[in-house]
Order: sequence, then C-alpha cells, then structure tokens
Amino acid sequence: MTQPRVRFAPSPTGYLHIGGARTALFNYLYARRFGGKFILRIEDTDYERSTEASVQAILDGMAWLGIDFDEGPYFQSRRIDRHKEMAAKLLTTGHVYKCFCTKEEIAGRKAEWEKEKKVWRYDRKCRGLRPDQHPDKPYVIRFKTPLTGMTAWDDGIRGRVSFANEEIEDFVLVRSDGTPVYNFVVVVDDVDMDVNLVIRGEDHISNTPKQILIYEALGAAVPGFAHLPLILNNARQKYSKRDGAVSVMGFRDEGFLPHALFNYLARLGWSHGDQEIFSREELIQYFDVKDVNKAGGVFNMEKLLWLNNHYIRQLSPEECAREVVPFLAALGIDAVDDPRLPALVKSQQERVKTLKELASSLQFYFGDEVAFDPKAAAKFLTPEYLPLYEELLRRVEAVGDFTESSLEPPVKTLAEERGEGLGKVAQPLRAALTGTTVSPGIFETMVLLGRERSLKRLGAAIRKIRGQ
RNA sequence: GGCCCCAUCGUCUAGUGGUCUAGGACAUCGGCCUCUCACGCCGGUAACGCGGGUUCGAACCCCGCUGGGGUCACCA
Repeated sequence: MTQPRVRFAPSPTGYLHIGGARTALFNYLYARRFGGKFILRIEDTDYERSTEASVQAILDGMAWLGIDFDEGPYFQSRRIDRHKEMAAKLLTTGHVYKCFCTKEEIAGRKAEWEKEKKVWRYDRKCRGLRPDQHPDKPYVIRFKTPLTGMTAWDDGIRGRVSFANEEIEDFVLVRSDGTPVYNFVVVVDDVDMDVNLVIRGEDHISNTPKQILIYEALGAAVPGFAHLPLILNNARQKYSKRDGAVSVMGFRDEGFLPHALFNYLARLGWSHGDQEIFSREELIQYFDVKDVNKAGGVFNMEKLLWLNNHYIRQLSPEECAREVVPFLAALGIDAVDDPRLPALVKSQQERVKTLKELASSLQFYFGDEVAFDPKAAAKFLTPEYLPLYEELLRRVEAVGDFTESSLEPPVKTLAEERGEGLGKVAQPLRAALTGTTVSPGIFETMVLLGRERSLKRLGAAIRKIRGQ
C-alpha cells in the first residue's frame, strides 16, 4: 500500500468547531495508523470572511487537542498563480470554456425556468462559442461537463456513490474577477500535494463528482474519498453555532480535558467493539475509516461529561491541581503557590465533571468567611441547633492536632450521647463549615480546612444564630 | 422541489444469514454502600421504522414505502 497522504482543509471563517475537529482527528488518526502524512491546508480564498484570528483559532484548537500535522499549514491564497495556470491549461485542452453571461442575465433566465417549474442548471449558452465570437467583456470560466454518462466513486465509508452527469451543471471554475473557485482550487491543491485520500464531511458529497471531473480533465490520478457522517444536534440536524458550545476552545474554557474531547469525538461515528475509553495510542492502533459509521450522530453532552469526569479522576492530584489553577483564578482565588492545593483537589476530583466545576467545589476551602447556601442556612442556621454547635465547638476545640482519626471519636461520641446517628451531627457541622449540605467526608473536610479555620467557622455559625 | 446520503434502546453504538429470548456505554429508574454528595457495586425500563421478496432460516441480502438529513452560489 502506498503511503497515505491525507489533509484537513478548513476555511478560517470562525473558530474550530467540533465537526471540523473531528474531521481533523479522523484524518490524523488515519495518517498515524498507516504511517502516512497529515497535511494542514488553510482554505482562505474567501477573502470576505477569512480572518487571521480564525487561522490562529484553528491552530490553537488543534494544538490543544494534540492533533499535530506533518506538513503545512499551506495557505490556499498563496497559490492563486498556480490555480490560474491550471485554469489556463484546461482552456487550451478544451475542458473548460469562457462564459460571458452576467449574473443578471443568468438570474433572469433562471427565473423563467423556475416559473415553468423546471430545475435550473446553467443553460450552457456560451458553451459553443468560438473564440472569434467572444465579446470583449468580463467572463467566468466554466467546466464543460459531459452531457451523458455517470461519475462515480467507491467511497471509503459509503461504498459506491454515483451521479448522472446530466445532473451536473457547467459549474464555474474561475470568477469574472479572475479568482478561482473552491471546487477547482481544492483539486489543484490536492493534486499538487499528492493527497491520495480525501476524508471530509458528508456535506461534500455533492461536490465530489465535480471534483472527479476536474481531476480527469487535469489528467491527474483521482484520490480515494471517504465521507464522514455529520455531527447532529438534538433535532438531528447538522450541528451548528446555534447549538451551543461548538468551539473547541470553548470546551477548554468550560473545563474539559483535551483527551476527553479527543476520546469522545473519536467514538462519535466510529467504534471498536464495546470499548469506550481509548488512549491516544489505542486510537491510532485501531482506527480505520472503514469502521466509521454511515449515519450521522447526535452530539451528547452528558456522555462527554462522563468521559471528562473519568479523565479528571485519572489525573494525579498534582496534575489536576495545575489544571484547575486558571479556573480558580477566574473565581478570584490565587492558589498557584498554595501547598494544600493537591490535597484539596484530591478531595473533590471524583465528584466533578469539569475543571470549572472543580474550581467552584473548592471555593469553600478558601477565605475566612463561608458563603452560605440559602437552603443550608435556612435548615441549619437556626436556634434549635445552637446547643449542638456550642457543644461541637467545645469538643473540637479540645482536639489539638487535626487528623481524621483524632476528630472522628469526639464527634461520634457526641452523636452517640445524643442518641442520634452521625448524620444528625455531621450535616449541621458540614453546613457550618462549608456553607452547604454537600462536601467530601466531614472529617476529611475539617482536616483540609485546618484547625484554625474550622473553629473560626463554627464560632461564626454560632454568632450568626445568636444574632438572629 | 431535483439530486445524493442515511435508518438497532432517549443518545453513542456492537451485531456482517442461524450462537439474538439483540450485547455494551451514557442518560434514566430501583437497591446496596453511607455523615451529605460523588465514586463503586447489584438490578430494572428501553431498540432492529413499515411492507414485500430471497432463503430451511433474516437486525443482517434485494426492492418499495415512510421518515430523517445533506446539497443545490462567480462561499469554502
């Protein structure tokens, strides 16, 4: 088998969204699996919409996910001369022709056709023009599509796909301002870059026959094609910006780990038996385009969250602490140099689904004051708990060195003396210390909070009740 | 509307003619564990869109229908 050369060719008109990221991922995985080359080419020939910032966003997104490429980034806009050269070549070989119809004229004729409910395709008015009949006007270059026959290919994912040539109009290759159009440049570039397998979204299927025709006109080898199923929203339509967090970097900002997204995206439309969790190496080892599903897949945030939780738990407390620092900073907590951080993180790691959630779950460990959750306050910051809190303060104060084993006996004993389960004491205590009814184990929480802060908070709870 | 693609639990999927009374995962619902939450463990609900063929036998093959999606630019 010849070395596969695949490419990801995004247009820099926005951020790298999950659909694009998955296309990039599948190309990357394929190249790595089969020892091929993965090329990045920026299709920036839509000068109206392409931006420098978008190019950077694509690069950043891929870097964050760890999808590295072997060649590029190439910029399509810098190859215009080459595209024009090839267009000129096709003019001499007679595969294309100059068309002098203006947009207005075409719009007029199109309207006529549609009035008669006929399907409009360019009517080939200029197809038969001899050079001596060429007016001195701007023109576009159109492809001389075969009038009969079929154009087909064996799609790597879908099997044989075919189009009747009569369904394909004489499409434009070069605009009247001399700039080449997508369907043409993409072929020239793929030919020049020796791309021999095109893995891209299903939304490109209808472009494929046109491109194959161009390959043939150019006398170039037609590459293989594999059209990926689309990522769908809950309404089962193509996932778009309207559907929420679509930008890859948006996921980072929401506290997702790159590997969680990487794993999730790989499993959306592809599978390997019943396996759900894959390391990057496993993915490279197993991935093949022939195992990709044909049907579109709905993006499922719940499952991504589950995976993210899985990978967060996988991190060592130290690693996880490093990851959460920026999210704590966003909450106004500077924990970079806090030696307690790994231990604090460890206490919450398995309880959260994102780093953002982890940061907020860590909040109560910081500062002297606790922010009381209204419900917790209403339930536990009441006079009936005053005696309990006072007794708790006395007994906990008596413990010199805070460890789980030094704290557990006095609190448990108190509960026993009151003829209650530990929960009856632990919950009010938890509320006083954390401001909420949910936290890691109560003794662990006290140890992490430290003696001083714990006592201070208990005292504060007592004062609050008295003040009411 | 034309053309093209697609069709297994709510969702992601396994399944490639018999081992399917259809498996796994997320979600969901019970239960256990338990100081709360989470984790973990045990268990439950839940799917082959419909109709014809082919075959001794179809989730798997063929046709039709229905449904969904994509695409129809001098955008990429």
